[in-house]
Amino acid sequence: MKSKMWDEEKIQSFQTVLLDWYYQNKRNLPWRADTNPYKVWISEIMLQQTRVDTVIDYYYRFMEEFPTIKDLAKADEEKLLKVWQGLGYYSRARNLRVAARQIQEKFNGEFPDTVENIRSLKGIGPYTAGAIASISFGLPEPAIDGNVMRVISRLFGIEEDISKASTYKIFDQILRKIISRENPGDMNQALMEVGATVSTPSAKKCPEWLQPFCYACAHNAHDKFPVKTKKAKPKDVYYLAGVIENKEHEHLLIQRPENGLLARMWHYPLEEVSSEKYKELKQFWYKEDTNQITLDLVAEDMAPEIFSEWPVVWQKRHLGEVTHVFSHLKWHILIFYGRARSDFFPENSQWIEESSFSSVVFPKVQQKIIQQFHKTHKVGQDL
DNA sequence: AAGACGGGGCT
DNA sequence: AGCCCAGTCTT
Repeated sequence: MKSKMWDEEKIQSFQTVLLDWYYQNKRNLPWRADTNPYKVWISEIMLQQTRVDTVIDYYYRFMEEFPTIKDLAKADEEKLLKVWQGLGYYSRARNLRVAARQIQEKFNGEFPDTVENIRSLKGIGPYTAGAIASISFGLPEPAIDGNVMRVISRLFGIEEDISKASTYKIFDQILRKIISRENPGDMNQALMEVGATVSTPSAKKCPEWLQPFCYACAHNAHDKFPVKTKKAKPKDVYYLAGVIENKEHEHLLIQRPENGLLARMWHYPLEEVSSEKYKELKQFWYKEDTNQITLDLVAEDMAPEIFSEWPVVWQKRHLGEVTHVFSHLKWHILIFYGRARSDFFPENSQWIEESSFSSVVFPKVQQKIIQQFHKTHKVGQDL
């Protein structure tokens, strides 16, 4: 038994109550200072799959470095990624620059003002196009994100699986009926604000002002919405990492491939191994009574069998373990230390001293390895 | 339609 | 440990 579509009177009443609440309670966020499409665009891209608290600092830094579309269009990729470092989903940053160039070339440097043209920009999908169109240009377009789907599914008792692409149109149809023609941007932001602060995933019920509009509250079923299939758990992948140093105290870094995970970012050399091999190696340094890796144990017969073709002298001791979870993968990494000549240059490699690491774009997992290495590596140790 | 694509915070 | 977050692109 699902709730029917609201009549005109209820829609009017909802708009009034929602917008009143929003104007009273909205958070003061830097990108809400004005409705400049460039600012709205950058903030919306940063906010994809990312929390407001995380985004704020990145947003300020980004606007400082790239204040206009033109600055972004001519940005150096390395500098752009450095500003984005740690935010994740790095194709978002690369697509921003591509889109900035599209705006320069196809739209004469002016941010496009129709949904179709906004949608044509690289990295802008239905959600972001709707957000920019409504907030910056006052167009009555829905902006359907995870928050909005949760809120609307509770208000209307939507039982279709929101993880299915085909369900999108249900939300689109409802929102096109209830969106304010006078203030579509505020209406969209108000719905997201409700999702972020009031009708949160764990919220048992809506506040009183919203309850008259909420199917889930009326049926004491907040936790039943939204309906969503579970995601598969990340697949385990096992690596050995080599921290390799030369006589000049530089470290060997490899640039990751052009495409795919962490594309073009720098990393210590990694070698994938089977889970069996990984566990065997790890077991060798394990102390059974404590169930911990014994970092001080030197294993004379168990030099790391990594990068076997490489002219590296490996220390017969490893430096601990790092794990890192991506949305679809879980990396397990055992760290080893070795030395090589500085004229050794594998594919896509560079030697760089640690004091210059701040200028290199590292993904989080590489930063974790550096940290673990510092915790366990003792300077001047024999190999 | 399904999987790739990061990282952090909350329970 | 599992879930969620102001999603989009590729296959």
